[in-house]
Amino acid sequence: MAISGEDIERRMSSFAALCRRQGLKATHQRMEIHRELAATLEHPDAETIYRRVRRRIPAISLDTVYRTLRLLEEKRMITRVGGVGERTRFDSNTERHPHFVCTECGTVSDVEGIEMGALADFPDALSSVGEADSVYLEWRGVCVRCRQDSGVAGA
Amino acid sequence: MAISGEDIERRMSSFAALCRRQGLKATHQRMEIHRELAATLEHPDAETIYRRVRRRIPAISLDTVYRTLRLLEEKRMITRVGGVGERTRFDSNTERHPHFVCTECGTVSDVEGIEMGALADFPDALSSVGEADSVYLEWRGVCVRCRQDSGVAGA
DNA sequence: CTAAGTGCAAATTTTTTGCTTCTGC
DNA sequence: GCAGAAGCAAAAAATTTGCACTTAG
Repeated sequence: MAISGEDIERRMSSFAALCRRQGLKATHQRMEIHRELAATLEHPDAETIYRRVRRRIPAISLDTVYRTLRLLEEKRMITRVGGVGERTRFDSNTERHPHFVCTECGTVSDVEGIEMGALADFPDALSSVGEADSVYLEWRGVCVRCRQDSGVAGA
Repeated sequence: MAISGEDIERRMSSFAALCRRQGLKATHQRMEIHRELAATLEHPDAETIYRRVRRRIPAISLDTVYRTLRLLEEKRMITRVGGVGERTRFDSNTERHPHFVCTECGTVSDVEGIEMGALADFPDALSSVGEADSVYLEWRGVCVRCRQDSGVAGA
């Protein structure tokens, strides 16, 4: 479940390379913001990333975090996830995969083992509406942890 | 494509009935807010609904629109749609159906002819994550209108 | 009549921007 | 060295809330 340190380092260097290829400077701040995303499966929001990066770069500002996340999303190096109208969360895994959003605690989890091939091939039904370039699939409900907290204890 | 007046009236009376059943007062404001949603396929946001309803109820306030939309969503009489991090739009069609979000103009359109049965039956893959009660499927890309505007004209 | 709902104004929350200073390449 | 990036502070956008008055049932 957890991500190995080795794995993170691999992702970090491919991130640096990708920055160079995209003409982006690989600044200390960007590297650390990206590290937070690469190191977790939690899909944190901007505020959370800010709090965590600040432990290593105390002088970083929240707007740099926002600017960086937006930039990386534009460059398609990360994606936005989360429910409609809720605060935005980010995912460094850009391979398409569905999510589960908990309506109690807001947590976003990856859902493994669902084949999105047919949906990602952009079915004919779309042709009259527009030209798709991505697909997003998400379930909403109560996550196992929240269900346990409210259900088992019995008030 | 458009919605007939007859159709709207039918939806309005079933809305009134549903309010009663839910213990909600069928106020003038609520009826008109709901009418805006029932009368369009456009999935308007709160601000747009406010502007339109104000033509008929000039004294209505924006916060009443927000409060009402939130209430109706909690009671599952409408749903939220739109891309992550974008302003929330609403849909009075609560039958599950996928959407197409234009990344140029923000428009949200219904996608017809896609069977969501298998996804809505909440596949086994979900059981370890949580208990789902709804599913969202959305494509993102450039809608036919925006593509025409930017493509055909040729700058 | 009375609990629920509305309007108003002000507050909160989330995200963006202008400008000056700094730094990776 | 210089274009791009960061920091700061302030603004903007979206949404929510407290309270006194109004209204549907």
